Amino acid sequence: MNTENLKSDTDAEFDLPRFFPYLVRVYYRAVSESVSAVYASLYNLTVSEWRTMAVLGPYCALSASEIVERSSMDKVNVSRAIKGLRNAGFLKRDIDGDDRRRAVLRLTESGIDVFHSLTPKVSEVEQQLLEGLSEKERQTLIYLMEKVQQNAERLK
Amino acid sequence: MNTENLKSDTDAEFDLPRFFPYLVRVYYRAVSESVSAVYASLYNLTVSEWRTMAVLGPYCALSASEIVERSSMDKVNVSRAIKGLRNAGFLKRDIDGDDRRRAVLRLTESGIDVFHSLTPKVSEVEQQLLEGLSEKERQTLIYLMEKVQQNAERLK
DNA sequence: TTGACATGGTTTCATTTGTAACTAATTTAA
DNA sequence: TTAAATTAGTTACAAATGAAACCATGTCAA
Repeated sequence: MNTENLKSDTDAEFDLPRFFPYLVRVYYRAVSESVSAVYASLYNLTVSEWRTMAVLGPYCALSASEIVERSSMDKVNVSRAIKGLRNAGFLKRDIDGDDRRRAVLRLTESGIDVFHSLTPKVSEVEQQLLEGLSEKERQTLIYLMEKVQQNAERLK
Repeated sequence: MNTENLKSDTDAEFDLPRFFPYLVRVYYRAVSESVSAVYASLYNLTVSEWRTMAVLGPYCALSASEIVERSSMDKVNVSRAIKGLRNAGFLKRDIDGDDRRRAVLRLTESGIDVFHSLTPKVSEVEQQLLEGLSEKERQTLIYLMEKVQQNAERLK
Protein backbone atom coordinates (compact mmCIF):
# COMPACT_ATOMS: atom_id res chain seq x y z
CA MET A 1 0.00 0.00 0.00
CA ASN A 2 1.31 3.38 -1.00
CA THR A 3 1.05 5.59 2.02
CA GLU A 4 2.90 8.40 0.21
CA ASN A 5 -0.24 9.63 -1.46
CA LEU A 6 -2.61 9.31 1.43
CA LYS A 7 -3.40 12.50 3.20
CA SER A 8 -3.77 12.59 6.94
CA ASP A 9 -6.77 14.33 8.45
CA THR A 10 -4.78 17.42 9.35
CA ASP A 11 -3.23 17.85 5.92
CA ALA A 12 -6.53 17.27 4.18
CA GLU A 13 -7.77 20.43 5.82
CA PHE A 14 -5.59 22.61 3.67
CA ASP A 15 -6.56 23.00 0.06
CA LEU A 16 -5.37 26.14 -1.74
CA PRO A 17 -8.13 26.36 -4.37
CA ARG A 18 -10.67 26.51 -1.57
CA PHE A 19 -8.69 28.76 0.69
CA PHE A 20 -10.76 31.90 1.02
CA PRO A 21 -7.95 34.49 0.83
CA TYR A 22 -6.71 32.77 -2.30
CA LEU A 23 -10.14 33.08 -3.90
CA VAL A 24 -10.21 36.74 -2.96
CA ARG A 25 -6.88 37.34 -4.61
CA VAL A 26 -7.89 35.69 -7.86
CA TYR A 27 -11.15 37.60 -7.83
CA TYR A 28 -9.44 40.91 -7.14
CA ARG A 29 -6.93 40.49 -9.90
CA ALA A 30 -9.57 39.73 -12.47
CA VAL A 31 -11.63 42.75 -11.46
CA SER A 32 -8.69 45.07 -11.15
CA GLU A 33 -7.24 44.14 -14.49
CA SER A 34 -10.45 44.76 -16.37
CA VAL A 35 -10.70 48.31 -15.06
CA SER A 36 -7.07 49.29 -15.29
CA ALA A 37 -7.07 48.13 -18.90
CA VAL A 38 -9.30 51.12 -19.61
CA TYR A 39 -7.34 53.98 -18.11
CA ALA A 40 -3.95 52.42 -18.72
CA SER A 41 -4.51 51.78 -22.40
CA LEU A 42 -6.21 55.10 -23.10
CA TYR A 43 -4.10 57.51 -21.09
CA ASN A 44 -1.27 55.51 -19.60
CA LEU A 45 -2.45 56.22 -16.09
CA THR A 46 -1.40 54.16 -13.09
CA VAL A 47 -3.94 53.00 -10.51
CA SER A 48 -2.89 55.77 -8.14
CA GLU A 49 -3.15 58.40 -10.83
CA TRP A 50 -6.59 57.23 -11.87
CA ARG A 51 -7.78 57.19 -8.30
CA THR A 52 -6.40 60.62 -7.60
CA MET A 53 -8.27 61.89 -10.62
CA ALA A 54 -11.40 60.11 -9.54
CA VAL A 55 -11.24 61.62 -6.07
CA LEU A 56 -10.74 65.11 -7.41
CA GLY A 57 -13.20 64.98 -10.23
CA PRO A 58 -13.94 68.15 -12.16
CA TYR A 59 -14.79 70.38 -9.20
CA CYS A 60 -12.78 69.47 -6.15
CA ALA A 61 -9.75 71.31 -4.94
CA LEU A 62 -8.08 69.19 -2.29
CA SER A 63 -4.73 68.96 -0.59
CA ALA A 64 -2.65 65.81 -0.92
CA SER A 65 -3.59 64.65 2.55
CA GLU A 66 -7.27 65.08 1.83
CA ILE A 67 -6.78 62.86 -1.19
CA VAL A 68 -5.09 60.34 1.07
CA GLU A 69 -8.14 60.29 3.35
CA ARG A 70 -10.59 59.77 0.53
CA SER A 71 -8.73 57.25 -1.56
CA SER A 72 -7.32 54.74 0.93
CA MET A 73 -3.90 55.24 -0.57
CA ASP A 74 -0.89 56.26 1.46
CA LYS A 75 0.75 59.64 1.14
CA VAL A 76 3.72 58.33 -0.82
CA ASN A 77 1.54 56.93 -3.55
CA VAL A 78 -0.55 60.06 -3.63
CA SER A 79 2.57 62.18 -3.90
CA ARG A 80 3.78 60.09 -6.81
CA ALA A 81 0.41 60.18 -8.50
CA ILE A 82 0.36 63.96 -8.23
CA LYS A 83 3.80 64.14 -9.76
CA GLY A 84 2.73 61.92 -12.64
CA LEU A 85 -0.49 63.83 -13.27
CA ARG A 86 1.34 67.13 -13.17
CA ASN A 87 3.90 65.91 -15.67
CA ALA A 88 1.07 64.82 -17.93
CA GLY A 89 -0.54 68.24 -17.54
CA PHE A 90 -3.69 66.81 -15.97
CA LEU A 91 -3.37 68.43 -12.58
CA LYS A 92 -2.31 71.80 -11.21
CA ARG A 93 -1.11 72.81 -7.82
CA ASP A 94 -1.45 76.05 -5.90
CA ILE A 95 0.43 76.63 -2.71
CA ASP A 96 -1.88 77.65 0.11
CA GLY A 97 -1.27 81.24 1.16
CA ASP A 98 -2.00 80.66 4.84
CA ASP A 99 -0.18 77.38 5.30
CA ARG A 100 2.67 77.18 2.89
CA ARG A 101 3.18 73.46 3.50
CA ARG A 102 -0.18 72.75 1.98
CA ALA A 103 -0.87 72.76 -1.73
CA VAL A 104 -4.32 72.75 -3.22
CA LEU A 105 -4.73 70.42 -6.14
CA ARG A 106 -7.27 70.43 -8.93
CA LEU A 107 -7.57 68.98 -12.38
CA THR A 108 -6.62 71.14 -15.32
CA GLU A 109 -8.89 71.59 -18.33
CA SER A 110 -7.25 68.67 -20.04
CA GLY A 111 -7.42 66.64 -16.84
CA ILE A 112 -11.13 67.28 -16.72
CA ASP A 113 -11.44 66.19 -20.33
CA VAL A 114 -9.68 62.95 -19.48
CA PHE A 115 -11.93 62.47 -16.48
CA HIS A 116 -15.04 62.97 -18.59
CA SER A 117 -13.74 60.62 -21.20
CA LEU A 118 -12.91 57.90 -18.68
CA THR A 119 -15.83 57.82 -16.27
CA PRO A 120 -18.43 56.48 -18.70
CA LYS A 121 -15.98 53.81 -19.81
CA VAL A 122 -15.04 52.59 -16.36
CA SER A 123 -18.67 52.72 -15.30
CA GLU A 124 -19.48 50.56 -18.26
CA VAL A 125 -16.86 48.02 -17.19
CA GLU A 126 -18.33 48.14 -13.70
CA GLN A 127 -21.72 47.24 -15.13
CA GLN A 128 -20.26 44.43 -17.19
CA LEU A 129 -18.55 43.02 -14.13
CA LEU A 130 -21.85 42.92 -12.31
CA GLU A 131 -23.81 41.54 -15.22
CA GLY A 132 -26.01 38.62 -14.34
CA LEU A 133 -26.27 39.71 -10.71
CA SER A 134 -29.61 41.02 -9.52
CA GLU A 135 -29.78 44.27 -7.62
CA LYS A 136 -30.21 42.29 -4.46
CA GLU A 137 -27.21 40.09 -5.21
CA ARG A 138 -25.08 43.16 -5.82
CA GLN A 139 -26.04 44.58 -2.48
CA THR A 140 -25.42 41.26 -0.78
CA LEU A 141 -21.99 40.94 -2.33
CA ILE A 142 -20.96 44.41 -1.22
CA TYR A 143 -22.44 43.88 2.21
CA LEU A 144 -20.57 40.59 2.71
CA MET A 145 -17.30 42.01 1.44
CA GLU A 146 -17.61 44.84 3.91
CA LYS A 147 -18.29 42.43 6.72
CA VAL A 148 -15.17 40.43 5.91
CA GLN A 149 -13.18 43.62 5.58
CA GLN A 150 -14.27 44.72 9.02
CA ASN A 151 -13.19 41.36 10.41
CA ALA A 152 -9.81 41.84 8.73
CA GLU A 153 -9.41 45.29 10.19
CA ARG A 154 -10.23 43.99 13.62
CA LEU A 155 -7.42 41.45 13.27
CA LYS A 156 -4.70 44.03 12.77
CA MET B 1 -25.66 81.02 -6.65
CA ASN B 2 -22.47 79.06 -6.54
CA THR B 3 -22.47 76.78 -9.57
CA GLU B 4 -18.90 75.62 -8.83
CA ASN B 5 -20.06 73.08 -6.32
CA LEU B 6 -23.05 71.78 -8.15
CA LYS B 7 -22.58 68.50 -9.89
CA SER B 8 -24.15 67.89 -13.23
CA ASP B 9 -26.04 64.65 -13.77
CA THR B 10 -23.16 63.05 -15.64
CA ASP B 11 -20.56 63.86 -13.02
CA ALA B 12 -22.79 62.76 -10.19
CA GLU B 13 -22.64 59.29 -11.64
CA PHE B 14 -19.06 58.84 -10.59
CA ASP B 15 -18.33 58.37 -6.93
CA LEU B 16 -15.15 56.53 -6.01
CA PRO B 17 -16.22 55.17 -2.61
CA ARG B 18 -19.12 53.41 -4.31
CA PHE B 19 -17.21 52.31 -7.35
CA PHE B 20 -17.31 48.53 -7.25
CA PRO B 21 -13.71 47.83 -8.35
CA TYR B 22 -12.54 50.27 -5.70
CA LEU B 23 -14.47 48.38 -3.04
CA VAL B 24 -12.95 45.14 -4.26
CA ARG B 25 -9.46 46.54 -3.96
CA VAL B 26 -9.95 47.76 -0.42
CA TYR B 27 -11.50 44.43 0.52
CA TYR B 28 -8.69 42.46 -1.09
CA ARG B 29 -5.99 44.43 0.63
CA ALA B 30 -7.52 43.96 4.05
CA VAL B 31 -7.88 40.22 3.51
CA SER B 32 -4.51 39.77 1.93
CA GLU B 33 -2.69 41.65 4.62
CA SER B 34 -4.18 39.65 7.44
CA VAL B 35 -2.98 36.39 5.94
CA SER B 36 0.44 37.47 4.77
CA ALA B 37 1.10 38.84 8.23
CA VAL B 38 1.18 35.21 9.39
CA TYR B 39 3.65 33.67 6.99
CA ALA B 40 5.69 36.83 6.52
CA SER B 41 6.24 37.46 10.20
CA LEU B 42 6.89 33.84 11.13
CA TYR B 43 9.08 32.67 8.26
CA ASN B 44 9.70 35.68 6.07
CA LEU B 45 7.92 34.09 3.15
CA THR B 46 6.61 36.06 0.20
CA VAL B 47 3.11 35.44 -1.17
CA SER B 48 4.53 33.37 -4.02
CA GLU B 49 6.65 31.30 -1.70
CA TRP B 50 3.74 30.61 0.61
CA ARG B 51 1.51 29.64 -2.27
CA THR B 52 4.12 27.37 -3.76
CA MET B 53 4.40 25.65 -0.42
CA ALA B 54 0.65 25.42 -0.11
CA VAL B 55 0.34 23.83 -3.54
CA LEU B 56 3.02 21.28 -2.83
CA GLY B 57 2.04 20.42 0.69
CA PRO B 58 3.80 17.55 2.40
CA TYR B 59 3.26 14.89 -0.25
CA CYS B 60 3.24 16.38 -3.71
CA ALA B 61 6.14 16.24 -6.11
CA LEU B 62 5.39 18.64 -8.95
CA SER B 63 7.25 20.39 -11.71
CA ALA B 64 7.36 24.17 -11.83
CA SER B 65 4.77 24.29 -14.60
CA GLU B 66 2.41 22.09 -12.63
CA ILE B 67 2.71 24.57 -9.80
CA VAL B 68 1.90 27.34 -12.25
CA GLU B 69 -1.31 25.56 -13.26
CA ARG B 70 -2.47 25.02 -9.72
CA SER B 71 -1.57 28.36 -8.20
CA SER B 72 -2.67 30.95 -10.77
CA MET B 73 0.78 32.46 -10.64
CA ASP B 74 2.92 32.97 -13.70
CA LYS B 75 6.06 30.99 -14.34
CA VAL B 76 8.38 33.85 -13.46
CA ASN B 77 6.96 34.19 -10.00
CA VAL B 78 6.96 30.46 -9.51
CA SER B 79 10.58 30.31 -10.58
CA ARG B 80 11.47 33.00 -8.10
CA ALA B 81 9.50 31.38 -5.32
CA ILE B 82 11.33 28.12 -5.94
CA LYS B 83 14.65 29.91 -5.76
CA GLY B 84 13.68 31.54 -2.49
CA LEU B 85 12.39 28.35 -0.94
CA ARG B 86 15.50 26.47 -2.02
CA ASN B 87 17.72 29.12 -0.49
CA ALA B 88 15.78 28.82 2.73
CA GLY B 89 16.16 25.03 2.61
CA PHE B 90 12.43 24.43 2.42
CA LEU B 91 12.30 22.86 -1.00
CA LYS B 92 14.39 20.40 -2.98
CA ARG B 93 14.64 19.80 -6.67
CA ASP B 94 15.39 16.67 -8.65
CA ILE B 95 16.04 16.81 -12.35
CA ASP B 96 13.78 14.44 -14.24
CA GLY B 97 15.78 11.57 -15.78
CA ASP B 98 13.59 11.27 -18.86
CA ASP B 99 13.16 14.94 -19.66
CA ARG B 100 16.11 16.90 -18.39
CA ARG B 101 14.31 20.21 -18.80
CA ARG B 102 11.86 19.25 -16.10
CA ALA B 103 12.65 19.30 -12.42
CA VAL B 104 10.50 17.68 -9.79
CA LEU B 105 10.01 19.75 -6.69
CA ARG B 106 9.02 18.75 -3.21
CA LEU B 107 9.26 20.18 0.27
CA THR B 108 12.17 19.17 2.44
CA GLU B 109 11.70 17.94 6.00
CA SER B 110 12.07 21.44 7.29
CA GLY B 111 9.73 22.74 4.57
CA ILE B 112 7.14 20.24 5.73
CA ASP B 113 7.60 21.40 9.31
CA VAL B 114 6.99 24.97 8.22
CA PHE B 115 3.93 23.88 6.27
CA HIS B 116 2.53 22.07 9.29
CA SER B 117 3.24 25.02 11.47
CA LEU B 118 1.57 27.50 9.12
CA THR B 119 -1.59 25.77 7.92
CA PRO B 120 -3.43 25.82 11.25
CA LYS B 121 -2.53 29.47 11.68
CA VAL B 122 -3.66 30.63 8.26
CA SER B 123 -6.79 28.52 8.55
CA GLU B 124 -7.50 30.23 11.81
CA VAL B 125 -7.17 33.62 10.14
CA GLU B 126 -9.49 32.40 7.42
CA GLN B 127 -12.09 31.53 10.04
CA GLN B 128 -11.69 34.88 11.72
CA LEU B 129 -12.18 36.65 8.41
CA LEU B 130 -15.44 34.81 7.91
CA GLU B 131 -16.64 35.26 11.45
CA GLY B 132 -20.20 36.45 11.72
CA LEU B 133 -21.10 35.03 8.31
CA SER B 134 -23.42 32.05 8.26
CA GLU B 135 -22.51 29.00 6.22
CA LYS B 136 -25.01 30.13 3.64
CA GLU B 137 -23.58 33.63 3.50
CA ARG B 138 -20.10 32.24 2.99
CA GLN B 139 -21.28 30.17 0.09
CA THR B 140 -23.14 33.12 -1.37
CA LEU B 141 -20.10 35.35 -1.11
CA ILE B 142 -17.89 32.85 -2.87
CA TYR B 143 -20.51 32.17 -5.49
CA LEU B 144 -20.97 35.87 -6.26
CA MET B 145 -17.24 36.52 -6.38
CA GLU B 146 -16.88 33.70 -8.88
CA LYS B 147 -19.64 35.09 -10.99
CA VAL B 148 -18.01 38.51 -11.14
CA GLN B 149 -14.69 36.89 -11.85
CA GLN B 150 -16.16 35.04 -14.79
CA ASN B 151 -17.57 38.29 -16.12
CA ALA B 152 -14.13 39.84 -15.80
CA GLU B 153 -12.51 36.98 -17.65
CA ARG B 154 -15.04 37.28 -20.42
CA LEU B 155 -14.08 40.93 -20.83
CA LYS B 156 -10.45 40.22 -21.63
C1' DT C 1 19.78 13.07 -39.82
C1' DT C 2 19.02 18.11 -39.36
C1' DG C 3 16.61 22.34 -39.27
C1' DA C 4 12.32 24.42 -37.35
C1' DC C 5 9.45 24.64 -33.67
C1' DA C 6 7.84 23.78 -28.87
C1' DT C 7 8.60 23.36 -23.95
C1' DG C 8 10.55 24.09 -19.22
C1' DG C 9 12.53 27.23 -16.81
C1' DT C 10 15.69 31.38 -15.78
C1' DT C 11 17.56 35.94 -16.34
C1' DT C 12 17.27 40.75 -17.41
C1' DC C 13 15.34 45.09 -17.30
C1' DA C 14 11.94 48.41 -16.33
C1' DT C 15 8.02 49.64 -13.40
C1' DT C 16 5.55 49.53 -9.10
C1' DT C 17 5.21 49.51 -4.25
C1' DG C 18 6.41 49.89 0.66
C1' DT C 19 9.26 51.66 4.49
C1' DA C 20 11.92 54.89 6.46
C1' DA C 21 14.32 58.88 6.51
C1' DC C 22 14.13 63.46 5.28
C1' DT C 23 13.04 68.76 4.39
C1' DA C 24 10.27 72.59 5.08
C1' DA C 25 6.68 75.07 7.34
C1' DT C 26 3.82 75.57 11.34
C1' DT C 27 2.32 75.07 16.06
C1' DT C 28 3.04 74.48 20.95
C1' DA C 29 4.78 75.20 25.30
C1' DA C 30 8.43 76.75 28.41
C1' DT D 1 10.97 84.10 21.61
C1' DT D 2 12.80 80.12 20.92
C1' DA D 3 13.46 75.11 21.30
C1' DA D 4 10.66 70.90 20.69
C1' DA D 5 7.10 68.61 18.58
C1' DT D 6 3.65 68.23 14.57
C1' DT D 7 2.21 68.32 10.06
C1' DA D 8 2.56 68.34 4.83
C1' DG D 9 4.78 66.39 1.48
C1' DT D 10 9.09 64.42 -0.93
C1' DT D 11 13.08 61.58 -1.61
C1' DA D 12 15.87 57.48 -1.29
C1' DC D 13 16.40 52.85 -1.00
C1' DA D 14 14.98 48.12 -1.10
C1' DA D 15 11.79 44.51 -2.24
C1' DA D 16 8.10 42.72 -5.46
C1' DT D 17 6.12 42.22 -10.04
C1' DG D 18 5.53 41.94 -15.05
C1' DA D 19 7.06 41.57 -19.84
C1' DA D 20 10.25 40.09 -22.90
C1' DA D 21 14.30 37.98 -24.15
C1' DC D 22 16.86 34.19 -23.30
C1' DC D 23 19.01 29.17 -22.69
C1' DA D 24 18.78 24.46 -22.72
C1' DT D 25 16.47 20.42 -23.86
C1' DG D 26 13.32 17.84 -26.45
C1' DT D 27 10.11 16.81 -30.49
C1' DC D 28 8.59 16.64 -35.09
C1' DA D 29 8.66 16.59 -40.02
C1' DA D 30 11.18 16.75 -44.44
